[in-house]
Amino acid sequence: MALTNLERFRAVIGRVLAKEDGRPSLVVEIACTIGAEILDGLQPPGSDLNSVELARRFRTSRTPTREALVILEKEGLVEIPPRRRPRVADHGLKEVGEIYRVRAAMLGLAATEAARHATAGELAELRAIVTGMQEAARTGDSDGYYWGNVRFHERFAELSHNRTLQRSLDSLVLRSLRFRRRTLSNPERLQRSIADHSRLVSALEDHDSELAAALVKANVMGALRALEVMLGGAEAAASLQPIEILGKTQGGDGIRTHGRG
Amino acid sequence: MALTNLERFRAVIGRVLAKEDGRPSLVVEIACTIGAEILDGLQPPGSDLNSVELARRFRTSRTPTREALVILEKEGLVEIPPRRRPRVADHGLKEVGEIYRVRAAMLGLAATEAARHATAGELAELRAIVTGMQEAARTGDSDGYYWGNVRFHERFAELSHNRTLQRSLDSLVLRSLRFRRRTLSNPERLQRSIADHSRLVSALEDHDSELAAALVKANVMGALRALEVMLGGAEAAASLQPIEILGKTQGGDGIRTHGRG
DNA sequence: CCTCCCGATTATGTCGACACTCAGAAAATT
DNA sequence: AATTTTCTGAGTGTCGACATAATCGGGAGG
Repeated sequence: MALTNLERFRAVIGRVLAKEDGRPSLVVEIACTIGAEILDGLQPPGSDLNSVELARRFRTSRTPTREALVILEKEGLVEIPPRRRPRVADHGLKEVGEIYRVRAAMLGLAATEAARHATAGELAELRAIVTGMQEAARTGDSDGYYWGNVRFHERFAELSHNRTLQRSLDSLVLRSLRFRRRTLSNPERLQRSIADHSRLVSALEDHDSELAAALVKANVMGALRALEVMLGGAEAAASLQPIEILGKTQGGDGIRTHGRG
Repeated sequence: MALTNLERFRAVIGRVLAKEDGRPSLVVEIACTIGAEILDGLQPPGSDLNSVELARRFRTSRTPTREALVILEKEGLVEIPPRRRPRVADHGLKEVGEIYRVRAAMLGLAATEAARHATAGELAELRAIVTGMQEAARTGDSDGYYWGNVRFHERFAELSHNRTLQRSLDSLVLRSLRFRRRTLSNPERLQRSIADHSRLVSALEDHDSELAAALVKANVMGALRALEVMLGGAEAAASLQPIEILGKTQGGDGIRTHGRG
């Protein structure tokens, strides 16, 4: 695994943005870099993304930087209040639930369409990914499992052969990617997740669209429940509340350290 | 009805864009105007949207114009090939089907959540809209029915109390708004659509989430079938196929006529 | 007569600059 | 000293300008 997590996030965002449009590479480049840092946690929620500093960093004018931020805002990773500095979006606990529920519904549709249209070759590839995920889980390779999961969902969405659905799903994936890593920490849930994935491929092979849809929905909703337990317990007390309560205390020093002296 | 269709489209787009972010008014202003013209058919699919002409027209620099086009591209109304002029997006028959299927799935989720969370007051408002739609249909007020339908779906999405779902739905609505008007031309389908809407409100009042979801899905898929018949018959022979078959032949003259001598 | 190539024209992507606005520090008042 | 007011620095939104790339039209060649 020569690739760092940041580079992998970067690749994922690149695929999402490139799928939509072959926009000039500079803007996409900037958007990918910033987006990857957000997903990787290098830019924590709420941190400033003022365009002049970013422009200095990327050695460009502010125009492409602004456009990149606008794109990332449409993807839900950045907030741009009018006449105020852009900042990393901070999805509250409620919004996380919304994202997962919508994602469950769309993955259900994807499963239905995949069960109809998927070819044998595509399914074999999916099966291979699941095998890799099992292997990673067995050896305790948490990152390996995580990225296998990401890749599985990427390929799975493609199986629907529905570009519109893929785009909508991609947008939600980017929003949820920040949280998904935490849902793996529970080993019991991880085992069930693997079983779900394996059975999902089987269901697709049998063209059983209802079972496939039910499985993906169950998997996503299970992840959401796990997340709610973690966030409800940990973040509501440790991370979300302090931002609200202490206010400026954390805005000053704690965050601005994203490493370019 | 003092409002023209263009103004109504403009208002719809304005609500969609303003919901996402309170972006500077100038960009949103331009995006609303161009978007409304696209939805209204004043800018036919494929017509040029070069930023210099638009900038002249709105008496601004090209910067806000470009940003507006980027936003409209994210909403699926505009295509911006790299280094090439932006143009009005042209959804083929296949993509229309995709949009409607995704929309059906998401409206299903919206119905499920609305059946749980909707208040009596909200449902009364929905009922009133349906009554207005019935009235419009009875008097043959095609436009009145169309805008009642739009408003119904706007309010209905809000009933889910799920902002993420609303945003995803909004994006799909903008894409489908161009076609929906055509699905009304069939009077038989119109009657069934009204019945579906009425029963949907009843189902929501009974908190019957399954029936509500089934009804909205049936309604959307019915609209899709009607569209496919129309487009499959008319457009596949007259408009879509020539683009594929003749190639560059139509790129020169046939489309470029969007009226500014 | 049609096709291909080449120059003039136009549009794009990017840049640096400007007025206006916002946030925080300094100063003045109670 | 605490609170309000002023003031200064920095950032945003917008503009006009430039280099580069794409498009349109005419001329050479088949």
